[in-house]
Amino acid sequence: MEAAEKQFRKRNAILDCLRQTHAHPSAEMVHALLQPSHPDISLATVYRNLAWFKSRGMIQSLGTVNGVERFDADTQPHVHFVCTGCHAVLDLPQVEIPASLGTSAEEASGCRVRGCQLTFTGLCGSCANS
Amino acid sequence: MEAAEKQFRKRNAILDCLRQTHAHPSAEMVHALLQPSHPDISLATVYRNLAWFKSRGMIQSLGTVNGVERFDADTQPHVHFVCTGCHAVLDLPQVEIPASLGTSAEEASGCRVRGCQLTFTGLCGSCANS
DNA sequence: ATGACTGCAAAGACTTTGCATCTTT
DNA sequence: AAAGATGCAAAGTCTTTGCAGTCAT
Repeated sequence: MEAAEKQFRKRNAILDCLRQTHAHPSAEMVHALLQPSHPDISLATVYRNLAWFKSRGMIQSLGTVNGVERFDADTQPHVHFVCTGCHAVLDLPQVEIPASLGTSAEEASGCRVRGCQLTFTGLCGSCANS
Repeated sequence: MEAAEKQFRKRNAILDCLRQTHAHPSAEMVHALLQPSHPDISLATVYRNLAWFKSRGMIQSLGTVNGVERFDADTQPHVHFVCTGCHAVLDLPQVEIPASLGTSAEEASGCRVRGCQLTFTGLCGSCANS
């Protein structure tokens, strides 16, 4: 194995994991997802690397769902749905955020707008049927 | 003092406090705001009553800012701006959420949409200048 | 008496951090 | 030798909860 690759093996595994899932996982969920392939990654390393990626803008945080921070490898602005029953987080790529909202927000607030989050809450299909 | 009033004096003070501020305070901020008028309210009571109001839909949570949950007495859907510098939360009443977004979200997801949060992030006026 | 609200302190949950170790340069 | 990544365990922060005391019905 190449040296540079080995050095960042765990870090890369964490980013790959986040990129390959659509679950918008928490640190603990990432840790669990990595368990089969990388059983020797500690939870502290997951937390540290998620913070590392986030500080570099490589991933983003959706904020906390049920008290737990959730992450997303997709840093483009897009819309989320959070199920209040099972706390699943879904992307809603079909819903578009009007660009006018951002500019109107900037004018209205006099603030420098950098980001935007549109989140719908409710019950997902399976939670609604139970 | 009337009996019924006395029984709910602290609970009412907490709701009044939330209604009278625009700061979208956390539990601790509510506690601090009440200090002058009600120095004998404990932080546990603030937490308990905020949860009580929230469970009855009398107030809403904006989610966590910098790891701390923030509350709002205005339960109508409206737009927020969160300053990433000082963690202030502002209302942006001038920005309207297109009603079409909600219906389009419901169609897109197949989920029962109950709520919606639109939050802009960035730097507020004073943080941008320092 | 019974039920409701509260303060206090303890417990709980999630996240961060200090330190020793190992690896790479 | 210096810098960086990691595991482990301890510490930290925010929030919830058990219990005893008080008040109203």
